[in-house]
Amino acid sequence: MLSDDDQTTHIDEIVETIVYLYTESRRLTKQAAREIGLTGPQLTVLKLLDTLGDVSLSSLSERIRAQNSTVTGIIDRMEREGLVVRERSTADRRVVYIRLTEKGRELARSVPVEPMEIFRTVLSTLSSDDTRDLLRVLGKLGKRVRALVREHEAVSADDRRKAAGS
Amino acid sequence: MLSDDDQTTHIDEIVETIVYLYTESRRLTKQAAREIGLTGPQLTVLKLLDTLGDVSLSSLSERIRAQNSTVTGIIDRMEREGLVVRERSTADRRVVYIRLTEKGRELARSVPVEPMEIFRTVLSTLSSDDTRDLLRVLGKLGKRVRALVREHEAVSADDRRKAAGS
DNA sequence: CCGGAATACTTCGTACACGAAACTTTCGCC
DNA sequence: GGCGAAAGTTTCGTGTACGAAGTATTCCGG
Repeated sequence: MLSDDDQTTHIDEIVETIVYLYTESRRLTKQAAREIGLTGPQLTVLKLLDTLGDVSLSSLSERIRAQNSTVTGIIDRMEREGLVVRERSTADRRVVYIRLTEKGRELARSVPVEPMEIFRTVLSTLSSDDTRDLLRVLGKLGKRVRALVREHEAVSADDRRKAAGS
Repeated sequence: MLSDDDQTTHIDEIVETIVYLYTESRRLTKQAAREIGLTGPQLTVLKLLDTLGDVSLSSLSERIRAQNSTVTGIIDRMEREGLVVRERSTADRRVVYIRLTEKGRELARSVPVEPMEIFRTVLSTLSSDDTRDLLRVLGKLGKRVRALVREHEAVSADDRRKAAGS
């Protein structure tokens, strides 16, 4: 049995470590991107497009967990550099597909780095047991956070409903 | 024994989940901050100052894993709002200490939210075993990433040395 | 089939976020 | 004691990052 103090210390350490892993991984992606004249997010988008093929701007946003307005800017700059083109869908003229140009594709293939590279590299050195444990516990965490968020959003929505009705 | 495919899938899931936990936690901090007219980083700084007392700008930067130039801006805006004051150290006149004003302190104490709040909340619901497993594996990851980064930085430094010498 | 809700994207304003360069002050060494 | 390197902070330029408001298009209930 762990004491409350131990538990608190452990939580701090876990948060510390996850923040470290995340920020460090992003920093190194950025550094790799720099070497070919790109920014971190731009490299991420480039790699995604090479992997997924043409995708709409919204699904791109969803994939990299950013708002549409953010991605609009990123694509603007990549289009300016001739790495991608925008192509309006004929089926639904609200939708914009992002397509790699030849230049963009070549650049994408010339870089060996994956998004969150260092992170993945190190993860692959874990034993099967460690990987399984990590996945098991993180899975629980993700599930519980999602549940809490849903709950929280529901309360907020209810607040707004009440406010509107008053 | 896990197959390579399983291993790759697991790595993807782990990365996915960590990115989710991190971004979601930041999003919710931002949302909490919004309710009292602050931004996410500003709330984080406010809480840190209330906990740590006066600290120099550099140590603040280090604590929140940001560059000094970033923190300068954050403090500028908080100072403009009358939440903190800058105080130049008398011992070392290069150093600037950041101090909470009364207004800042009151605001800090009026908010129950900790940085990465949701994350901590959910972590505290884990069993001792799960916490231990998580900490154990994350600890390994952190250690290995640090080692890789050190190695990498050493190579870069060597590159620069060679370039300078040529 | 038409008018309003919903969807996809862009625009705008503000706040990070970072690296490079500038500035001030301190330190180390001869 | 003085001077060059180093440390602490700020300034500047560029690129995210987000929410709110705006525009164009599609969907849907009557």
